[in-house]
Amino acid sequence: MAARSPAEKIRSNLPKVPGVSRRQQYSASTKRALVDEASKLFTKQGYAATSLDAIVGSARVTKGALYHHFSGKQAVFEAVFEKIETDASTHIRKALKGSKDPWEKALIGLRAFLEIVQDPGYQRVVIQEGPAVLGYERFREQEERSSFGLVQEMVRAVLEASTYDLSSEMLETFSRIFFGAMSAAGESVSTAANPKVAVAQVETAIGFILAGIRSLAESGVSLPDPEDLLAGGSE
Amino acid sequence: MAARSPAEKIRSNLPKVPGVSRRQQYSASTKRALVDEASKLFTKQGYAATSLDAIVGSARVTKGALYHHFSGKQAVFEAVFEKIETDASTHIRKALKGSKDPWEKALIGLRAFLEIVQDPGYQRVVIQEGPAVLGYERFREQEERSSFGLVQEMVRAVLEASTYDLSSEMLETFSRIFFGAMSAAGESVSTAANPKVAVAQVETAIGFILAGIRSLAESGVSLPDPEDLLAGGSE
DNA sequence: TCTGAGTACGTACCAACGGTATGTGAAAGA
DNA sequence: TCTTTCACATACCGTTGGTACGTACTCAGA
Repeated sequence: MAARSPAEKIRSNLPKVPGVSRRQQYSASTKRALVDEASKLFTKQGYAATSLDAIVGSARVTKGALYHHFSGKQAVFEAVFEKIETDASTHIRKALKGSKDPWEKALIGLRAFLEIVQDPGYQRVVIQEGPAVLGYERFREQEERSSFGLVQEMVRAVLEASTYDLSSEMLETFSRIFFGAMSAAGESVSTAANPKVAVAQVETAIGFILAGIRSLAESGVSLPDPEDLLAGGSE
Repeated sequence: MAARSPAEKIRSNLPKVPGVSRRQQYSASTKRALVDEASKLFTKQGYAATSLDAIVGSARVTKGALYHHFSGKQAVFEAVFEKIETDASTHIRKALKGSKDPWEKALIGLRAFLEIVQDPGYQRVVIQEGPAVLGYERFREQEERSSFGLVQEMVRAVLEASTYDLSSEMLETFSRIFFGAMSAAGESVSTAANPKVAVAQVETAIGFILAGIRSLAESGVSLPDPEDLLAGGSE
């Protein structure tokens, strides 16, 4: 059989969009093909071990095409990263749809996130290599726009439901901490021999921590002011 | 003045150790010089942007020397990583010395960790690039032996003080989650405009979370069994 | 003191890779 | 139809990690 290039496969089921020339469609299809193939390779072998030749080879194009669409290797990685992150956040958003209670939302969000984190692409590209390849700055920017943004929403909802209204900095701090906890939890799940069991354990642990906060809130314990720590001693 | 190579500087204040030949001492000094210079360069520019030529140039030796001591670039990075991690864990261990109460220990450990995480070398080499360069496997192995091991001890102490005795898997899960939380907290501190304030906020937040757990423990709430989650439905 | 071996480097070189400069043919506008 | 433009292909370069090999110095043993 005649080998069809990845770009051709994409073209074969392109919808007809009025106002978009065939040329533009073709161009977009090769770009998508490049991102797709790069995504596979990055996931399987990692960034450093994946050469541009390997990427363009898989996509059945040449470096000329790649450098026409991207400014370099890192830009390709960034495109892959963005796609994976976008897919992840839409998955979580979809799961969240419908639930209204903040505590329930938190738990559902956690579950959805634990599913995401089992995806090898997410593990490799986002968690493992994202910070190193993109640099901390860009990595955080990207996260802000997707998964971390979601966590922040959830944390705000939970804490406000507990009648705590905190400064934007404390909200940020709490969100970062919870995000870190969830990432580690996800990591724990993703490397577990039995993911099912690991998910149950993680839900138990985080549920327990949330219950602790809830208990404090309901018994009227107030959140201390960080300023006090700066002024006086500890305790 | 005659430029002294980094290795010579190290040699100049070497203690006399009986049973160790001068040749061995010299060899060790160039190895240390290589690790030191590599550490600086990796911290400043990152792994990928640091060439072997730059490293051996800074250390005033050639690639022959480097490849005599290390199997390759990654091995050099690993040596740097190990040194930074070891320094960090000894710092924390020293801070922990003396305190006995598990809750107090946890807070002191947190504080020590928040200091560590402000070191640019720790940020760059351990947090940012460690997972990508070493790979997840080796990265976790190394962590296990240093910082994560400490966290695990602390979590065990706290939870056992709360009369919870949990399975080793649940302990692992809790430890991972707390470690993630602390890492994120550290990240939050390390990138903050005002680290002093950030430290206070982080301590407030984590203190609050710990207080929640403590409250549950003291009011006799038991930790649910993860098995229940697996058998039945949720909630 | 001499000698041989082993070790700690230095030197010369290579293949692979990311990146660039330039060429080319087909589609789109005139 | 002519021309321009754009989406690629081709050819090439500098740098880099890694290797093969050469060399001088140290040190144990005779």
